[in-house]
Amino acid sequence: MSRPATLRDVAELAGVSMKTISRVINGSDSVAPATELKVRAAIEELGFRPNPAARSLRVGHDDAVGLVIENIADPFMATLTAGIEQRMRQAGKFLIITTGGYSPENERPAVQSLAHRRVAGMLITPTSPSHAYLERLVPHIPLVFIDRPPVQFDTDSVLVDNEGGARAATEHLLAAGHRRIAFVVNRIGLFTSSLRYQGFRSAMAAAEVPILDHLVRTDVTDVASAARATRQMLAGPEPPTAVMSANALSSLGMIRGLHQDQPCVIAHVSFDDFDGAESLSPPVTVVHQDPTAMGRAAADLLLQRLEDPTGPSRHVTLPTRMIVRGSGELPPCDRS
Amino acid sequence: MSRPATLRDVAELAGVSMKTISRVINGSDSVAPATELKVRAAIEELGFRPNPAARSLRVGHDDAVGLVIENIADPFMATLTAGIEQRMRQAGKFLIITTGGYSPENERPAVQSLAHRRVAGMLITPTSPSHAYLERLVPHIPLVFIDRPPVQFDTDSVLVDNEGGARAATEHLLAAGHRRIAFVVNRIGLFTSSLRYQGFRSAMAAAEVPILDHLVRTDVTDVASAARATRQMLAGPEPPTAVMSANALSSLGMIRGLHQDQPCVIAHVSFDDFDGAESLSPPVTVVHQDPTAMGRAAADLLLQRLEDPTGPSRHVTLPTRMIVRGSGELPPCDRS
DNA sequence: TTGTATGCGTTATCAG
DNA sequence: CTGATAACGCATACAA
Repeated sequence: MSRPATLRDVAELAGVSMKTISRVINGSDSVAPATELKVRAAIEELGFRPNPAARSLRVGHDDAVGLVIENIADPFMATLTAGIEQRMRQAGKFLIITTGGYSPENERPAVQSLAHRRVAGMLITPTSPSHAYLERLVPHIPLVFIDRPPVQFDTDSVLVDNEGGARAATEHLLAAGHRRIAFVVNRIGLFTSSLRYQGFRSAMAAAEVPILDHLVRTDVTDVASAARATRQMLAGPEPPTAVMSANALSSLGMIRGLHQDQPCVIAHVSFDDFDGAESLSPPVTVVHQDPTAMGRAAADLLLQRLEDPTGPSRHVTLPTRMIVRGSGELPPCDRS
Repeated sequence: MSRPATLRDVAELAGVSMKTISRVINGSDSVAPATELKVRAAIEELGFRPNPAARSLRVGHDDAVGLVIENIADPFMATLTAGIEQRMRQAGKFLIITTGGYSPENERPAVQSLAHRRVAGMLITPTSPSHAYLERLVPHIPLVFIDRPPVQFDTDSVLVDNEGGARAATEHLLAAGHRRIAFVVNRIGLFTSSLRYQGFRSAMAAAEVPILDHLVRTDVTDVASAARATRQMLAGPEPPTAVMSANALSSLGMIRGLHQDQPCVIAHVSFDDFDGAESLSPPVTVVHQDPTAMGRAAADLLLQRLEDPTGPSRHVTLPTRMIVRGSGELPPCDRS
């Protein structure tokens, strides 16, 4: 195995010109059946595969597609990615996965690297709702926003009903008789987080139950800090009788905090299902989204967009679903 | 924003030749300070960045590095990936993440796509210990094996002490008085799984405790089937008094199975820590590996290898650590 | 239906 | 220290 075979090698072996090989590969023009057979045999024999760099340089774009997610270690993102990958694999597309690490400073180079590599399209969960550099990309490369609204952009998008799901969860806790309900979220600046908070607020408002400032914690960044925030609220004045957390990571922290030395179990609901939720005691009632389905939907949007670059942008909103397991149905417990 | 700036544009603006620009960018040859200043200004003004495709075509390799993991939805793999990414980001390398989906049929095209893209190096967790196509790669591109031994390959590798960890866990259960210990694993064919099984067997043999065939389940593929297998063993004859699972996914299933309608809690230990393990009741005793550290170690090996392609291959083995939380210290419970 | 010639943007050779 | 020019492998006008 010396040098990888090139188009020229195949052409020589098959006794035709490079152009003919190119035709067979790309299936654009018509080729005589006999010629095609010869060419295919030569390709097979040499194990030829087109050099992506050369092709990319020539045509100005790569056939790979890029994905920019915030954090691959987040189970939600990881499952989303698996859904995308599954579809892209089926479609024969090479998927380049990159992460933006929750910050524009990291996201921007990631996106630009992909853009620079002239990927055919990108799937992205933008950190911030407004970015000039993203906007510049829009006319040049198909973008699909995942889990973020294309606020000032005209791109395809896949969202879930964050507000509705959070409202349903809050109503669920209210129906169980709770009034001091805490809300824990890992970054209120995120679109999903703020919509979930909005759902929480609208349910509380509709029930005419006041939201207590000290029971809203928007400053948690990881499992440990969510646990700390939860413990602080429980140990402080006017502790909550129920807690709702707005994403899986916060939920794990919240639960860890709740499980430590409480006189009685505090009701709780998690936005986002997670592995192990049904094995905890009590099993955790959750607002379930289907990240795999989101990934598939996003991939489909991009694949169709690559087929037809024109046409109006399309927006998919997937529903959420409450899974009642026990933790959300507990009555308020009097800690005094 | 029309066309991205090219070397030629920069050269014209700076009033020098293309080659000089190239020199400045790559810092290889020496350039007069005054010239360099002019060039840098021009690069800045035009927002020029070298076209990776053109560079790759010319020099024959891409400066990106590739990662092939089995399943991005597996938390262990996801965390490993995060560790790698962190280091690669620091080193200014573009990381292309791909998955092999636990099967050579998927892994092979993934690896070959990366190879075809002439990545500078690859980090890989090969599915099968022997693959001719991987072997062919070795002389051409630096490979780092992660979590798999480079059996017939001369490549760098990062492993954890799977056998030692499993042995320690088994000894832990034996010390608590268990003799009917079950072993649940999600694919015994995997290197890590078989080494963990080996550790289990050697501890049992050393204690002269027989391994019961019906208490070894090597056929589980996901959380649901692990739960099913666990329930079957508990419901069958000679049920286990303790269960050990060989990876996080199996553990979640095992725990789900154990938590359903048992007269008393069955002792269990999980190889691999997982989010929520300490919030379960009882909290789960685990054999902890540090996937982030593994990722960092692997990335470092590759980065150093890229600096110095020659030199003997290096092998890093990271220790495991038992985290005692409760589930592994339970005594045998008599179910009769 | 097939072939020839040119250029994509970069780096390397070699000369100045 | 700097520049002209060829070449990487492929696709595409254009020609036959």
